[in-house]
Parts: sequence; C-alpha cells; structure tokens
Amino acid sequence: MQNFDTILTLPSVFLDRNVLSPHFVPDVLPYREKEIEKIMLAVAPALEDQRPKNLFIYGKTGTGKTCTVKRVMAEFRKKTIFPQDVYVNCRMYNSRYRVMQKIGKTFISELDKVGFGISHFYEKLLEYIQVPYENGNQKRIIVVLDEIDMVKDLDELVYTLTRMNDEISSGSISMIGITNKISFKEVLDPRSKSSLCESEIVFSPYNSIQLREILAQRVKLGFVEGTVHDSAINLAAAIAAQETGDARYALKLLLKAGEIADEKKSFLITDREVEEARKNVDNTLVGEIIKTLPKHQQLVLIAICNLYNNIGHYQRLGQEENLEENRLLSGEVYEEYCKICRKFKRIPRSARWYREYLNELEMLGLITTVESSKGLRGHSRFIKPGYEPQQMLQILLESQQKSESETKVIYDSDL
DNA sequence: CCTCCACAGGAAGCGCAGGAGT
DNA sequence: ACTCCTGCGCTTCCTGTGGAGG
Repeated sequence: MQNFDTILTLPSVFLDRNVLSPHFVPDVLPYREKEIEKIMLAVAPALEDQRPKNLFIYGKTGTGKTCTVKRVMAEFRKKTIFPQDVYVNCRMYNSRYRVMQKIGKTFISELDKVGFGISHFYEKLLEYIQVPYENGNQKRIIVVLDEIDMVKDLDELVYTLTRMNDEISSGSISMIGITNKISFKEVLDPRSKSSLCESEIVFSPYNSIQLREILAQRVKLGFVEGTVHDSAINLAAAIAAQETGDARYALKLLLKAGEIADEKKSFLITDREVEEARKNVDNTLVGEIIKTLPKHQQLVLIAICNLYNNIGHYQRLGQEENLEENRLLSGEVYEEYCKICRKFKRIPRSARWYREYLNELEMLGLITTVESSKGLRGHSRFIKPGYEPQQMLQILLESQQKSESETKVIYDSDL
C-alpha cells in the first residue's frame, strides 16, 4: 500500500530542494563582492541618518541582481531597529497606484484596505515620513522596485516619489530599481532618468568558471554528498555559460538532473543526467514561450513548421538549392499562413503585420532568418525554425485546439 | 539601361478598450 | 454615468532595395 510515509522516505539525491530554487538567497554570493559593496555604499547613509542614494541596477536574467539586493537588504535590516525598506515585485505591482499602495500599507497599517485614491496614499506617507522615530532618528525609507520595467506609468511613479522627497522637511524616500532590460533606460523620461539613476550598477553575466563555483556551493547545500559528479557540475556550468551565463538556468538544469536521477533510482548525477535535463528544460522553456504566444504568431509558426516538414515542398517547386538548405522564403510562408488561417477559421492578418510577427518570433529565438544576399530577388528573408519543428508543431496544435474549444469554434481537422 | 518583381520596413491613420477626469 | 484621452493592434500606403529579364 502506497501512502505518504513511504513516499516521503523514498531515497533521494536531494537534501534540500529549496537551495536550488531561484528565490533562495545564500549567505555567500560568489563573484558579487564588488556589487554588494556598491549597493551597501548606496544604502549605508540611511544608517547614519542621511538620505540614501537612488540606485539603478541592470543586468541579464540570472546574474543575481535580485539575490544580491535581497542579501544586502537582509544585512541592512539587522542594523535597523525600525522597518525602513520595502521590496516590491513590479510584476505584481505593475502601476503607480499599486506600488504606492504597497508602500503605504507596509508602513501604515490603516492603509491596508482598498478604495483609497492615490492622493490619499501620498498624503498619509508624507505625514508618516515627516515624523521621526522614537529614538529621534529620521525616517529613511528605501523602496526596492524589482522588475521595474513592468510598471506601466513608471515616469509618473518616479516623479511622485521624487517630488515627495522635495516636499518633506525631514526624512526621505529612496529607490532601488532593478531591471533586465538594457534598453529600458532609453525609454525613460529624461527627468525620471536623472533622478532614478543617481548611481548605477551593471551585473555582468557569469562565465563558466564562476557558474561552476556557484553550482558547487549549491550542490554542497542541496544534494546528498557524493551524488553529484564533478564533471556533471562542469557540464551544467558550461551549458549555461554558453547560453547566456544565466545562473538560474544552470540551477534548473541541476534540479531537473536530480529529479531524473531519483526517477531512475540511480541516485547519481552524471553528465548523462545533465544532458537529459537540458533537453527537458529546453523543451518546457520553449513550450512555455509558444503557449503564451498570440494566436496569429502561433499560426505563423505552424505554417513555418508545416512547410519545413513537408519534404516534397521544394521538389514540387523544383528548387533543389533551397531543398538542401531547407530554408523557406517569406512569401511562401505567408501564403501557407493564410491557408492555415482558413483551416482554423481565422481571418489572416495583413502581410505587413505578418512581417512584424516574423520579427517577434525571431526575437524569441523560435525562428532564425537570414537576409537573402544573392540568388533570388532583392531583399527577402530565408526562414528556418529555431527548434525541432515536429516538437513545436505538437505544442502548437495542442494549444490551438485548447483555445478553439475555449472559444467554441469547431476544429477543422483536414490539416 | 530601364522596368519589374518580391520583399523590408517606415509613416499615417483607424477602431477599440480601458483608465482618468468631471 | 458621461465624455475625453491614450495606448495598442492592426491596415493601408509608400519608399527603398537589388537581382532578373527585356
């Protein structure tokens, strides 16, 4: 008889899976000493009753931005008697209103209700900050805005917060903005930019040696000793470094590899488990991207995969050259896309917009396109799927069918 | 050489949804 | 509840590009 006790006592390579979660904050952050110091430098004035500088942090995903900031703020909290900082994930609090609400209710319990206008939060916060703590220290509020690029009306938010600083006679409020969009700074209003970016830190991607050490550290904490081969760690680090230097991805690989080892009951993580994990992780990643794609981008992708799989395609056209290269011309793909649209009972978008879709898909890495330099026509693009077309097609058709049943459209199956 | 072809991508404008202001 | 405004997804129109073919 299976019960929870037998499940829970199953042997496993894991000591503590939490250690491998992207939200885990380790005590020591390898190769981020300089960044930690810079953040501390920016925050430190708060401990001396001075206004901390605003700080802007950017770097690609998995470079430890959030982790480092959380680490520093944890240290900061040890030094303060009263709560002085808020962590706001802007993915959840994605407007000026929501951010202000979150800040407000963190410090003022009576604001923990809905229905107040933004000016109400503003006034209450002003009042709150201006009254010093019982020990006579002024209030030095630090707001950490993670994924700050998700805030729709960021310029207004930054403006509101900076104006707050100007209006109060004592105390202060500072911001730490975190984003992974490098180009993000450019779309910012110049005024917001100058106030938000008083000081800046760039987090560079990890290389394979650094990733290796990070992984080794987590392995020590998260896995049973002796279950993970050194070469497996190296491989996971190398794969992640080759991609983008994303530590989160590297950790995901290890987590999945561990699960595979448990499933196989081999309880040993070698290169092979990591390789398998890689396929698995990539697939689910691509699957996630595809599933969240807008309908028509999915349809374009179906058209591409469909044509790519259709071996006879270029033979019928008699274009042996393209058959060998197995590349598709953008015009043909558009025609196929229109056909697919008819089959799914949807009105095709214009060719102009279809080109825009192609660009989107390329940005996401789902397809690759090459400018046709020679051969056919002026400039046109050759299109290739970025991943296994068969696998993509499967995911695509699944998610199309799902959305069809949701919208109660009858599925035309003569595809 | 000119024109046509098949495409890329910019500019303008349109209809709609949702938020702000009244 | 009502307008007004704005951003978004999209279409239409247009200009530019470079080889093919007359």
